[in-house]
Amino acid sequence: MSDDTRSRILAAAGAIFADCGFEAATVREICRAAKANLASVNYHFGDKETLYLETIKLAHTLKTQQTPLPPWPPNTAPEEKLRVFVRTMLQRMLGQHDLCWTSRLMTREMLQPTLASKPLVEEFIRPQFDMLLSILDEMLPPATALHRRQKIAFSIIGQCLHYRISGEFVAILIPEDERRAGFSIDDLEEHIVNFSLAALTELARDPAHSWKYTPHGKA
Amino acid sequence: MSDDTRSRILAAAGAIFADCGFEAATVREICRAAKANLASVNYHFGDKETLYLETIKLAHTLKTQQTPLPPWPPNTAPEEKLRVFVRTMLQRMLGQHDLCWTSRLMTREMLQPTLASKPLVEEFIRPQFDMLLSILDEMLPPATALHRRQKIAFSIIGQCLHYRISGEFVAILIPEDERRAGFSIDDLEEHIVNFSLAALTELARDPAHSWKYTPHGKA
DNA sequence: AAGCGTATAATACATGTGTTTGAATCTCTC
DNA sequence: GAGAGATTCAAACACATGTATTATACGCTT
Repeated sequence: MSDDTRSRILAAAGAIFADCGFEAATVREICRAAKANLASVNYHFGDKETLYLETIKLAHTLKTQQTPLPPWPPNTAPEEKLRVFVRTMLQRMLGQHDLCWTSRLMTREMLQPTLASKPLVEEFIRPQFDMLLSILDEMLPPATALHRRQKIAFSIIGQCLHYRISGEFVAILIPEDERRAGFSIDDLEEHIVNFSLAALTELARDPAHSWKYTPHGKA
Repeated sequence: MSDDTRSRILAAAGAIFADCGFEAATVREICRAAKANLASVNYHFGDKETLYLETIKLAHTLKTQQTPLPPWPPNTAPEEKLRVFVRTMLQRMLGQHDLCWTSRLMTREMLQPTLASKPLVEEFIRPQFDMLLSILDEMLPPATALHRRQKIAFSIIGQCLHYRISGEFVAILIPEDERRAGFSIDDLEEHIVNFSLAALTELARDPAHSWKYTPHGKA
C-alpha cells in the first residue's frame, strides 16, 4: 500500500506538472488528485523537487517502454523506416490521451530547461535523433555534410513537434470540421512523410538546387 | 515619468513573464528589474493578471510594427517571397535578443493557452498564416486542396518554430563548434527554404508521388 | 499478544506571494 | 508660491504554499 500511494502520487504529479508546470503545480493539488495525504509527498519523495525529477524519470521510462525503437526487418526500405519513425513520433505526441502528459512534460522541459533536461536529451532524445540520422543516411548522397543531415532531421522533427506544441493554435486557425476532415494522425503522417520524401527526392535528384537559391536576395 | 515607470514595468514584465511564465513570475521580481516600487504594478495596472494581458498586447504591437508584413514589389517570384517569409520568421524568433521575449511569450501562450490566446491568433498569427498560404498558392497546382496547403504551411512554420521551441535541446544535441559552423540564422534560412522548395518542386513535378506512399505500410 | 518499524493522517510553522494602505513626494496649474 | 492631483514609497495584511512535527493505525516478527 505504500507503493500504491507512491505510484498514485507519481501519476497524479505527472499530469499536474505537465499541465501547470513545476512552480504553478501545488503539492496540495497533487495529493488531492492522488487521494493521498498532504504529508505523503514529503514522506515518499522528500520534497517537491525530487518528486518532479522522479516524475520526469517515470515519463522517460513509460515513453521508452511504451513505444520502443522499433527493430526493422533487415532489408526495410529507408522510406518505410522514415514512415514508421514519423508515425511513432506523432502517435507518442498526439495519441494515447491517458499517457500524453509525458510528452507535455517533455515539451515543458524544452521550453524551460531544468537540470533534468540534459540527461533527458542524452538518454531519450539523442538515440531517436541518431536513429533518424541513420535513416536519412540511407537516402542521401554519401558525401552529404553532417550539419546538412542534422538540419534535415530537425526539419522532420519540427514538422511533427509542431502539432504537439502549437496544437492549440492549430485548433484556433483551422475550423473544427475541416480539422476533423484532414488533420487526423493518419493524415498528418501521410503529409509529413510525403513532404519530407519529396524534399529528399528532389535534393537527391538535383543537389545543386536548380532554383539557385542564395541567402541574401541576390539570387 | 508616470509613463516612464509604467513602460519600464511593461518591458521588465515582458522579459520575466517570457522566462518564467505567469505563475512563477513574481511581481516583486518584476518591480526589482524595473527599478520600480512594489506597489506600482498595482497602481498602474490594477493587478498582476491585467499586467500580463497588457504585456501580451505590447508583444503584439512590437512584433507587428517591428517586422510588418513586407509589401513585395508587384512581380516578386513566390520563391523569393517564401525566402523572405522564412527569414522574417527566423529573425523574429532568434534574432533581436533585446526583443525576443515577445516570441518566447507567444510560445508560452501556445503551450498553455490563456484567454489571450484566441485574439492573439486572430490578430497576429492568422494574417501571417494567410500570407504564407497565398504564397504557396502561387507555387502549387491550382486544384490543391485547402487542407493540403494548410499542412504544407504548417510544415514550413514547424521547421522555423522548432529552433525557437527546442532551441535548448538543439544546443545539447549539437556540439557548440558544430553549431556555430552550420546553424546560424542564415544557415537555417537557407536550409529551410531549400528543403521546402525542394519538396514543393517535387510535389509539383509529380503530384502522384512516384514512391507510391500509402499510410499503413501496405505500400 | 506485545513490540517494532512503517505508512498515513491532522496539524502547525515559516516563508513568499499578491494586494492594500496611508503617508510622503513630485508635477503642474492658477 | 500654494495647493491639488498624480505618483511613489515603505510597511503591513491576508492568504496560500512547501515543509516539519506529532500522533495514530497497520502489518509483521517473536
